[in-house]
Amino acid sequence: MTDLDASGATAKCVCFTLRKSARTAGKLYDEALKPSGLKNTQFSLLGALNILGEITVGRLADEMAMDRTTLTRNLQVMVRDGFVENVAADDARRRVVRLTKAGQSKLAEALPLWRRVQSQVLTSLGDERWRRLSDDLSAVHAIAQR
Amino acid sequence: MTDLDASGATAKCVCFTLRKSARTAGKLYDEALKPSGLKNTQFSLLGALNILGEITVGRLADEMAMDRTTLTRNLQVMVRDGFVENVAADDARRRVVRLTKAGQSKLAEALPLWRRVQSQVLTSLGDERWRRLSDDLSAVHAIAQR
DNA sequence: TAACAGTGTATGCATATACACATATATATC
DNA sequence: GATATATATGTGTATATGCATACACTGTTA
Repeated sequence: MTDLDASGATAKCVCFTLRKSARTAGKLYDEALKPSGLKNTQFSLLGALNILGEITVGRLADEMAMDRTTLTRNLQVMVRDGFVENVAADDARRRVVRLTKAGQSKLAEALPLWRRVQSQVLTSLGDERWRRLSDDLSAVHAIAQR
Repeated sequence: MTDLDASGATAKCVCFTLRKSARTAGKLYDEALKPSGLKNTQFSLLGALNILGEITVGRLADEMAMDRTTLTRNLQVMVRDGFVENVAADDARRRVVRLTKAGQSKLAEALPLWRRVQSQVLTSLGDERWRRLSDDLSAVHAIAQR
């Protein structure tokens, strides 16, 4: 990475900078999670379901700040692999998703791997700096969603 | 977004937080760039080529911190649309990519749109805070790439 | 010069992402 | 009760992303 990158619109672009960080972080977490067979996105999805329990797709999309249709596709992969089940709800318009036993096991298997890489990053970054970064990212998120 | 999201591993995950911000920022910039027909990723790509000039795919991938093969696919779209040309270099192993006239025009057309949304974000966020955020993201990037 | 190691790029496959649109159901209004 | 409207979800299509691998060419070495 030369300093050519530091000049011009591209490097100063908030969006590009965020995507770049997301790419590199994603690669790091994917590598760490590899023994579990989960990707970082899938781990996050199972983790969210573990916390939220039975939930509709739309509400889960809101919680995770994801596009509803993206979530549908991502869930399809997890359903196919037996980690999530997608069942009808009272209101026949809605469907609720939830972790299966296999999904809970897989999450439990992946959790130590996640903890390790997360701890590595936080140690390198410093808890204080992560709090600050997290706050600033929330601000960006709030601005972008407005 | 309720505060359920604030509990548990998912919300605290550095990777998930970064991806979330990247998603929302991407949507915002995509919307702003829509009149030009470019997506934020394509705008960044053309912008980088405008700064860097003729360059090999591998080197461009390094500059943009992207996977080589991802860049190949993204470039194919831009070549198809006539904004980039991919030509043979001296060394027959290598190929160099560069903006076409149409690519320069398209970039010039998109630039004001980008400036507007970028300026909106920076105004809301504050220049100071963006500098800090940018620094922190660089730190994450450096940690993840190590 | 034939074999081989190195370099640069592209392709096969799979997942992630989101817009436009279609489908299905529930609720409100007349 | 029929029709319009609102709500919830899924599909078609397209781009973005990256690992594993194959291909193409260069340069070296036996």
